[in-house]
Amino acid sequence: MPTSPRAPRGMHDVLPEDADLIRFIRDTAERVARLYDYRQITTPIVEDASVFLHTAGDESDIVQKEVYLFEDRGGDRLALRPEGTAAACRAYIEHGMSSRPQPVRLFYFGPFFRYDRPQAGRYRQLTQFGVEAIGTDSPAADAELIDLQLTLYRELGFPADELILRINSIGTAETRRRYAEVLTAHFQPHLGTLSRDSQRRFETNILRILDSKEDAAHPAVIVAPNILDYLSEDDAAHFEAVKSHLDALDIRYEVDPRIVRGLDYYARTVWEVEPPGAGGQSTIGAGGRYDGLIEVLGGPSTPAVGFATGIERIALNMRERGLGSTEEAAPDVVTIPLGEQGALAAARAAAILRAAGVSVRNGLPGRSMKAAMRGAGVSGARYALIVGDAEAEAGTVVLKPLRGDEEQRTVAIDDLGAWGAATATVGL
RNA sequence: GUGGGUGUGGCCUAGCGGUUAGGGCGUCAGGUUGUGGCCCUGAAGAUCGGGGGUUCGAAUCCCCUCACCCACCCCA
Repeated sequence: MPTSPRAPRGMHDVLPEDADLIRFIRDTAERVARLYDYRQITTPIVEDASVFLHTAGDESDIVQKEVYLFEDRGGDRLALRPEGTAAACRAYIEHGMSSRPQPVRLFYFGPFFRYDRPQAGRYRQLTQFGVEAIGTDSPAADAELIDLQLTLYRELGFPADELILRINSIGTAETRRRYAEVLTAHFQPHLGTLSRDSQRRFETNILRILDSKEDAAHPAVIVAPNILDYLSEDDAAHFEAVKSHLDALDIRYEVDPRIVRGLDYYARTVWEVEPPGAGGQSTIGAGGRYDGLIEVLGGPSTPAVGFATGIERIALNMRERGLGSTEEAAPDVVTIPLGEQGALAAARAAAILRAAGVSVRNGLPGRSMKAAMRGAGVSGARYALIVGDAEAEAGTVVLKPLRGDEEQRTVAIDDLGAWGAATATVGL
């Protein structure tokens, strides 16, 4: 027996009962973005592979293992987009947005793809909401984006003081080069006592030793030099300004010098937002400055800052906390057609009601009345609309309330529109 | 990429060497002639993820494989 196909590994169907929550998050995100005057950009799900390969550094794990790469029939090398920022920047350059008022404020919402091993909160197809301010180096923009991001979480129902915002400044690529040298000198004598992972990181990405889970309590990690001590004067001033803005907005944060980013185009501010006490894949959103990215993509040197947040992780957290609406979608009216003429009249009645803004499930003919009524009861509808041959003949329908103790009554089919309009505005 | 756990009808699950593989939810149909949500009755639906072994006999033991989950790694 051949097994029937399943959704690809790490990819999921969003069933109707889950769709409401996702839509709520999406609507809220878009509403909040517009509150801050950001406008939507939608880019293709597929990009020329170079958009992501050049920006991620050709040698890194990211490219080697985690990007869905393929060649199309014309021989072009394409990639399923793994993130939104590079694509937004590509569009910024391609459409000459540097000649629009700066910064260009953009947001996006959509699917992304990473060939990772799935686990809690990590999927191969994921949904992200991201916001970017391209064309400004103002620390006020960094703070605005942090504020926007936290506002989104608050609007979704997360208690304001529950989420932890951690921020850091990583200076420029030059800063990190100098800092990495200092770290190398610092960890060299302790190499033997560090975990295998950290030993590997010592070679590949030494900054990552700082957020190793295994060596978090290692004395050498605890007393490691702080990147903030290696910032240039300008970068330090920028970071101070970001913090001042956050203070002015009453945003609580924790400076965490262990937050780092590997790639060269990152600069200055980086931040992460995490729910308390969560496990493995806990960060629900992260952001930072990428002053060097546009240039890497062949555009003019343009400072920019942005963040992205994972919708599935937000949904996961919301469900754990019982946030979001739990109301099941139900039609307002379910029709109960009986007999051939009744079925025709029921369909007409349904059309009239829908035109008036009432949602109607038109019952299909052929079931016993008992079964049809049972279905109407289970559906959660407010009214059953019974139409048999007799009613069809008389040009009427029977309107039976399914909740409360209102009596059922007979209504002329010609009056249904008015009834529908009236009840629809009252919200039934 | 590494390690651990799990895998029985649509969903939850009992069974852990010999059962016609049991139950709950759900679905569908009935409970007299055109009126629901509760209740009652009945039906459909699984060969126990897949493959290979051990055994007189396997859902139950072993091996392989796949998938899912969890953690590590990675996290643009």
